[in-house]
Amino acid sequence: MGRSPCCDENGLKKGPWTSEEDEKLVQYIQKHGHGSWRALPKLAGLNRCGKSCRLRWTNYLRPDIKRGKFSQDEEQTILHLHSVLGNKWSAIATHLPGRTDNEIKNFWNTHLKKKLIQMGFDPMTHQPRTDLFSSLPHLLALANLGDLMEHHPFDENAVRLQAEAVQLVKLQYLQYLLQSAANITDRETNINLLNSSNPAIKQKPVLNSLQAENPATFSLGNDTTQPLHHPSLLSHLSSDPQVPFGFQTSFNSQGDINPPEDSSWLSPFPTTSSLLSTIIEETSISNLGDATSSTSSYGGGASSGWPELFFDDHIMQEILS
DNA sequence: AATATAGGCAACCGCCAGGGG
DNA sequence: CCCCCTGGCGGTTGCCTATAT
Repeated sequence: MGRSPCCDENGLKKGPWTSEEDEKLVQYIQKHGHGSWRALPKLAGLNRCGKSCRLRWTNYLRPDIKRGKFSQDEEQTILHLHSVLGNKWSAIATHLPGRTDNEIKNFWNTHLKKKLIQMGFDPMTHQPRTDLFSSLPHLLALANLGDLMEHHPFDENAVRLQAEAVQLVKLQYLQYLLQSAANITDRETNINLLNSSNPAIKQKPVLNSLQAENPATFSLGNDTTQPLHHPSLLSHLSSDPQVPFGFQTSFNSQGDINPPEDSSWLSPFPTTSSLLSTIIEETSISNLGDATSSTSSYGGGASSGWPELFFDDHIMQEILS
């Protein structure tokens, strides 16, 4: 654009802030407010450009900034919002009090994105990746586990991990097949979901508010990027080959038929956020290290929301045949 | 103990949009 | 309507620390 960077001006300091500079900036803003950022450095006695001051204040010195690790709730919120808004960090930050867009962006890039990739999800679309290479890490891990088995045939962990890796590969393949089918009706489903006036068709509160705030975001021109939301997807998957995908009859303890708890979620896919929360939950219990902790969470433990039946071989065969 | 590598995060850069003259 | 200024945003860089070799 031709406009020179503001900090190029003669001898303005760049790089990390010292505590003295921080103190000057904080004291000035507390007394006078920031006013014009361009004028502030001179008035505050700082050898910085205004932009640098603004960034330092908004990202670090502001008194209402929350520090420390992101909570599970915050992670969930970020995932939900990112699946809807994409890389609109400032918009996402408005829903996370005390968190800055920079902090959220960094957290996404260093943690959440990697987790999604590791799980075989495309971090931009939040949908399962369909390219062959995305499964390679898992297949390699599987091969390594097989190797491990040979050398430690009685190692229970190895046996369990290998079994879980197998489940993961199955799961990814199934997701691929499901997605292929669902893509066909995805646009229609989204239209129905968003336009429905039926009170039985509910949306998550955060999505409701987002839709109200950003109607354009919910326009249906970009349906291929719509995330696949369902809080406990696979509980709706049928083990009965007569029952089509996406509709599951469950039974209560008396053996009576239960309707699905929440019939509004039409997509047969898991949400990345629900999966991740499961992983967060379970890795906090059994820390098996990065790669294995993620795969282990797919195994469908009691709290995971991934029914054991999903991983039954005969079911896979029914589905795939 | 020394070095290499990876991860995390603060800060910078370039671009864009909105407002005022 | 145009131009300039300012604030804000998202992408990227580079430093620091932790971990592995």
